[in-house]
Amino acid sequence: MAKSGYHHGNLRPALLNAALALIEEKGPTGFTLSEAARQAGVTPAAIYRHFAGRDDLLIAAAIQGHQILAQNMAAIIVEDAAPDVILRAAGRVFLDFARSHPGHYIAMFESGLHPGVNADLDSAGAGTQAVMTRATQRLLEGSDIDGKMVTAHMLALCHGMVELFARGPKGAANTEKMLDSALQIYLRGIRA
Amino acid sequence: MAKSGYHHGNLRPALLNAALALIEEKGPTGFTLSEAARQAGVTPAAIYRHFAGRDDLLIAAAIQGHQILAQNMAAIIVEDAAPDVILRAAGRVFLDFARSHPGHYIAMFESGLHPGVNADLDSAGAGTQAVMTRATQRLLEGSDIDGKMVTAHMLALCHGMVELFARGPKGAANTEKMLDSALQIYLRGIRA
DNA sequence: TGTACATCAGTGAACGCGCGTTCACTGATGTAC
DNA sequence: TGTACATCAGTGAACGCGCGTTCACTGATGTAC
Repeated sequence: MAKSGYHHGNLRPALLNAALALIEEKGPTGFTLSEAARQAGVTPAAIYRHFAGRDDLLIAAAIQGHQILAQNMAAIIVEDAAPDVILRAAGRVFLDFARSHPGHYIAMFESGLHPGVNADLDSAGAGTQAVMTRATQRLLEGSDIDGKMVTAHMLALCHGMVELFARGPKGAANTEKMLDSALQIYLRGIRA
Repeated sequence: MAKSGYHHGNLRPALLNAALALIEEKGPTGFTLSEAARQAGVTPAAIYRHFAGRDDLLIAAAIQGHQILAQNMAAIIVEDAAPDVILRAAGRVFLDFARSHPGHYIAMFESGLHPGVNADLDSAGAGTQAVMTRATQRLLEGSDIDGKMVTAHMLALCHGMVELFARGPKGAANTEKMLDSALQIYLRGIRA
């Protein structure tokens, strides 16, 4: 590890963190390799020892984000609660993630990284959805509604809330209530 | 208007259209004043006769988009149909707008133009919501659910659908079905 | 334990690029008389 | 109808900037003997 001054020793994660902070601060547009390097105390050229280029760093950030989100989701679903309680909790987890990992969130959903660009990213993204779909299965037992579709509905609703309302100082609390009420209505509609 | 060759005669709208096409093609990041000017057959400096700068052009595009969307929404609501039919139609209108005016849509929702940046933009955005809220009022007569909240739910759902699923070649048709089924479930939940 | 050496992870200078914006300017338009 | 002139809407050159990426390089690390 040995921070010799020449060898950084931990550059890859340091660059990722710098990138995440920059993305959070300046948006996906504002993030630049040069500035990430500067923040990590390193020459821009050093980046190329760890990432293939700008996009590669962004993709790495997005993948890490998907992993964190999937893990947080999974933690909830283990609980032995009623399915609609779980789904409402899933909404909260999603919102919390967007709030506590804004850099990751932006990299994942607002960086123009369309599916198909990178296989690892695609499968990381599919992971989260798989976890959520697992939760919806129980809710839908005996129903003819498709579990994947419900997952898609939920993701769209959550993402829309984050994009439209969650930003800004007081957006957080309001958005949580708003999302929860939407989910309550939606889940009532499913049971009906 | 006399396209003299020197005076363009119609530059402002021409620049707006060029910007919209570029935004659609290359994302909010990829759009540059220089290229918009080039496409309009004009020097970059000429832009400053009509817009204060890059952001001003973007804002103008977003405002125009809000106006179009609000108008399309209003057209539906005039109909004398059942309120939940109207709301499902509103979802379709939103999706159609996103599909048929991608440049506008991106300028409106994906350009990092947070509320508060520009007063005209804010009021243009509020317009669409007002139109939708008018539609929800009738749905909620005798209910204690807040109309503005339902509008927010709908907008979040629609926007999330567009962002996550509507892009790409075959996303369009599927997304329309997906959004409609989500709205049906949601509206069932409201009536319950 | 000591030494030779391959490998690794950085440096720093340089490149070409296109950007947004400014400036003094000039050609075209349209209005007053 | 003709002319003088103010106003308008462009030009084109220039600016400074920071970017991503490349290159040959060098200092540090760690391994084989």
